[in-house]
Amino acid sequence: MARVADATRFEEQRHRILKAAATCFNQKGFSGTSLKDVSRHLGLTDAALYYYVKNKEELVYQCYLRAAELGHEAMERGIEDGATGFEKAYLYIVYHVEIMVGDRGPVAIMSEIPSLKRSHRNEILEVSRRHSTGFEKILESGINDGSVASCDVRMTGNAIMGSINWIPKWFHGNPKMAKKISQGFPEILTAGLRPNLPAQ
Amino acid sequence: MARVADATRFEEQRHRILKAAATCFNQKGFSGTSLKDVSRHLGLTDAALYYYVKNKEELVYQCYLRAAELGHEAMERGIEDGATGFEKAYLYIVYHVEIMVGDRGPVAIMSEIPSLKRSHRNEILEVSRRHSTGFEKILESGINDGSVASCDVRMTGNAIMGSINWIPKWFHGNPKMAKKISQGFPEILTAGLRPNLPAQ
DNA sequence: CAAAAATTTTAATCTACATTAAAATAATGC
DNA sequence: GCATTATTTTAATGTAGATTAAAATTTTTG
Repeated sequence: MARVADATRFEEQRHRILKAAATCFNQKGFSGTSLKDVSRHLGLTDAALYYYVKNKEELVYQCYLRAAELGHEAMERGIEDGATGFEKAYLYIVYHVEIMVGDRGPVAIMSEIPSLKRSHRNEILEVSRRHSTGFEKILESGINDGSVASCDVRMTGNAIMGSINWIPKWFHGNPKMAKKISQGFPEILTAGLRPNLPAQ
Repeated sequence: MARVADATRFEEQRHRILKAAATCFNQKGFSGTSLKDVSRHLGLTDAALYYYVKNKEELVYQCYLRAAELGHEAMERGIEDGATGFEKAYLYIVYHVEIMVGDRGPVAIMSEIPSLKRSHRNEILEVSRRHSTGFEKILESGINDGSVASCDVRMTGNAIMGSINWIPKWFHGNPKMAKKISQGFPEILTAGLRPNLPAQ
């Protein structure tokens, strides 16, 4: 086994595998993609993947973990860079959308949690719940500082997250489209958050 | 084979099967759900399903077809009932969300199109594209009649559809939640469409 | 109630993977 | 260049699950 020494080569390949897997999973779901599908993307044999992950379940798990990390990172940056609650929310969306369509490559959308084994499932659900709560807290802070219109933060959060999570279903890597999305989506998703809207 | 005469019994059972299948597909994806998963929901054997559908692919196809029909119906009603473009969009969302969380039961979200065989895939994609275009037309009409703020209708449409399509990923049948969603979502999803927002 | 038709089940078959072990190839350090 | 280690492949194995045919059961009809 490799591992120590120059972890670069190993880690790089592992990373490439995760990206290929994410693409496949987004396209055909967990059970719908065979390991051959994934390995073919890299010019490898399916068996070769076992050098990098324990099994298929571990592969999704890693993909989901990475997705969670990237989302978390985007939120952290948003919180740090934004002054008001609105800005934090806005910037988080900017960063998250950029990740979804950007170079860091296809991010697996966590749409098949039930396929994970119990312990992994619980972990991912936990992380995912924390993420949602985090976003709701941002919205609340915005409501408190007056930068966000009063709203049901739970529902609003779900609405916005849904839009973001669904992106990979219709975005397939076209760079021009990527630009349009990352430029347009944040405005669209936050337009409804602005205060002093006309009375409903 | 049955079919003629009282199509009721047959059609009813067939319908129950589609609903059970939709639930399973939303939860574990197409390939992730076995026919046993579906049949167990109904106290049947997996083999029994073959009396109602040709095969598994046909089952998803029918689910997607039904989802498309329901979505289409919601849009038709929205167009009919709304006066302005904004109202049409708003009402369409009301009706569509109601379908997603309502009695007409679980609607399969079309998230695994690649699992369909070519001809079915093309048909569903076609129908789905028409649906998107329809919504974009509504938005355009709203922009023209001044009821909707100027925006990129393609992006905005994708954003709103994403929110709606993602609902089954976090809504699992709780009736109180269903009420909250159908009452809250339309406002949330259209808040950003209103004109005379403060300059960005 | 009996015959016919409609449903459902039981029992096989068949195939597509996931997974593993052993062998082969490539890369690296000395 | 040789020995060691890392990576990938080939070749089996095993299993879950889709599909089918025939048999059993239930429902309907006259």
